[in-house]
Amino acid sequence: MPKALPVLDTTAPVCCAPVAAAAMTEEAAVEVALRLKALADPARLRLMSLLLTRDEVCTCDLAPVVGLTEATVSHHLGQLRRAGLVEGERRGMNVWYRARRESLGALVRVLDPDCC
Amino acid sequence: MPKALPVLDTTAPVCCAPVAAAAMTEEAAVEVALRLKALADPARLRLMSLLLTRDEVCTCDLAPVVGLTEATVSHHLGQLRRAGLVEGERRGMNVWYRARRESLGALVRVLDPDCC
DNA sequence: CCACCTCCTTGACGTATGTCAAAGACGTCG
DNA sequence: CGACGTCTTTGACATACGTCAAGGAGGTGG
Repeated sequence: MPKALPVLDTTAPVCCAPVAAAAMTEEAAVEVALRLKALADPARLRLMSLLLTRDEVCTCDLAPVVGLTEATVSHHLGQLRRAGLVEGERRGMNVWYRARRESLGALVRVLDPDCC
Repeated sequence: MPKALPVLDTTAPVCCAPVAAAAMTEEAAVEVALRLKALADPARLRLMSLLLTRDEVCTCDLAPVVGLTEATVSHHLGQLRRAGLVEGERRGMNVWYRARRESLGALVRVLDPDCC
């Protein structure tokens, strides 16, 4: 991918015209693609799903469920956090993660071909 | 990515429980991830957007719009077609592409955190 | 049949990504 | 303070991916 994607602040919910409403600009496409990339991995999808179905989960619980090293899970959670899809907070000895439903919701609305 | 994603028939709309309804299985995650990967690229998002806003477009028209070689556009369209998000048909000297709205719609529904 | 157009496939190149082991940072509890 | 637990970072490795140039496959028109 010679055309390296720029580093953007993707922690805010994506906000632009729906993909089906009008031809996407290059900037909007990059914005959405960065967030989609964060989601386009089986491990991260499962982590996201776990976070969506439970209120708060700590890394130590997640690693065994997805069958990956804690280091790898941490890496994936970092990607999700940088994409604004997840947020984590250290409380005591554990880091507790939460899904940011509004960010995922915004992403979904942008992609929805039936919306608008 | 040592864990190579399997080659699946992804031309049918994805169909499984929404990501927020219950913890995703590994198989479901792979199904969704393969389709998301196909979409998680600025060039393919723009192509998809173009196809969604016009009924039918041929490759020769798409290449200049996204600013890529025809070979590259063809590659991207192939990815989208293998993911079932697009379909193309040769008519005369041109290949005409159409977006498969129902496939994108199904993908979006699976990801929607507010659905169900 | 031959020149030509449009599109796809192949090969090659550099970059990005997923994974883990090892080491570091941060916090807790004797 | 010091041993331990939990999480993140770093380094290394193999694989996947985006891009283009070059060549091939399919269709059209003289």
